[in-house]
Amino acid sequence: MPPHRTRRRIPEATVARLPIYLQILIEQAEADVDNVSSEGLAELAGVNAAKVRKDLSYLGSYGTRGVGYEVEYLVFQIRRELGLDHEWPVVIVGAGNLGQALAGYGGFNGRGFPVGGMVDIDPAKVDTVVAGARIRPLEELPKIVAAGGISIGVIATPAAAAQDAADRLIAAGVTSILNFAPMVLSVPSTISVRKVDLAVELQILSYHEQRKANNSHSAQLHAVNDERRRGASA
Amino acid sequence: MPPHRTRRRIPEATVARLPIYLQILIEQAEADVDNVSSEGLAELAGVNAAKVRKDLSYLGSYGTRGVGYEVEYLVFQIRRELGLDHEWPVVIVGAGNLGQALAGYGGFNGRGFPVGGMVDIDPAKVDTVVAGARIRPLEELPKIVAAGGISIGVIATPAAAAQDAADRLIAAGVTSILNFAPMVLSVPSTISVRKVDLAVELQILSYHEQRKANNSHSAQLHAVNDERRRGASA
DNA sequence: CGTGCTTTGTGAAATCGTGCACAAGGGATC
DNA sequence: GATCCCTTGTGCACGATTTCACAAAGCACG
Repeated sequence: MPPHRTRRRIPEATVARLPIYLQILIEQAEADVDNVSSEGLAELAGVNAAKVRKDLSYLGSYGTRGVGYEVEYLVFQIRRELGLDHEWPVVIVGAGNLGQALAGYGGFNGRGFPVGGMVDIDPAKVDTVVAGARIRPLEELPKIVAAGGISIGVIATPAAAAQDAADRLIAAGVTSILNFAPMVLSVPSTISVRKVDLAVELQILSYHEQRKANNSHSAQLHAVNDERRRGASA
Repeated sequence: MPPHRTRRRIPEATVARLPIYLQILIEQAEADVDNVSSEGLAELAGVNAAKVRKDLSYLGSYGTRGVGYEVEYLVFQIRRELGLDHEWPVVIVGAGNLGQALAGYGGFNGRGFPVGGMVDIDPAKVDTVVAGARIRPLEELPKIVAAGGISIGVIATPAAAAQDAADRLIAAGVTSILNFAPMVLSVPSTISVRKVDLAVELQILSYHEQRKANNSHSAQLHAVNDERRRGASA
């Protein structure tokens, strides 16, 4: 077994796909599938088989030629590589519509990211309970982050408050941010930020819809191609 | 003025940035800024100025050398290119926690994507009213899509129901899907799909957190670099 | 134990995306 | 209208990512 050191750097594009593979592998494990080939995994993930092999090769040489990958073991390795061998509590800033939905959503607690706290600037919201968590005042952010050993913050505020939320999160010691506000954040380069923007996604779809509409004549030709593929993106 | 034809194909990476530029430009317009340079826009969007210029050049030659881009005009052009010169009603499948939050979220109605309908498979939910929309039975999907001239569907079901939701949406005539379920969809290649997955985003952040933790010694060096940048991604 | 079938792991080529650097264009000023 | 300054638009080189293609490796079966 190779040393437990930091391996060669994994390309960002690969990092973004590992969670997808992980999800699929967990499903397969639950269906009592023991082995999966790069071909099979590629099919399920909607990507090219060579890409799957190259992606997995960054983790190490965990496949067996002629056989494929052992599902359980691969799950274990991807988890380890992604840092999912322990929980990462998160703190949610903003207890509005979205913040409350996120807190109640299974996607956090069920998947290793328990809600370690929830804050809001509005005194009227403070001390109300959402999904089992009491909303605390924005000022207590440093205390909550420190007490919970929290390093990931989620911004669910309106756009206008997002930068302030980010500044406060960073001041409190958070080093990764998931930003749901439609606003580009300015942060030090040591902080990791991911942005999820509903409107952006819809506008990208709108672009493609318009494109289809404009080319509706030539689209007749393409429409014949009705074969299914996984993960049709864009 | 150039003909109103379909221009050369715009790269996906550019399409994904246009909504960001648009958002920033709208803010600038509201702040009564008339002109913006590629440098200024780049700063606000957290990207390279050359990239901004190249991205915008795909739309046409709408800048003025020595001056920059006229904000209002650029807003108009990006809107047109993205197909945002009219509304795109959407239908939401799944009226659970997430579906209801989405319906109530300003991100839809306020930005040209009004909720044209909402369906759920659970008879107990049908006919209840969420954010001004009455939940309808799943079976009425074709009727709703046809009546509303809807081409974009949003999947807010559990993972297990997502593929069925996609199949029904496509059968009803929808050609673009925004998928919030943690599940890779299998769809014909004529359908555009975008996936938003909370768990995936958090796991990517987890990877980076772990990486920071592993290299905490050498991180001391990098931490000195405390300059701010926009849109620190990943 | 050798042969054949299967699937991995990975060089190498092709494609895509980014950023530099600069010529060309436009406005302002005298 | 000539000159200067500024900023766009883009050719080009570079880096990242994807895909191909195949040798190396493991298993099964005779």
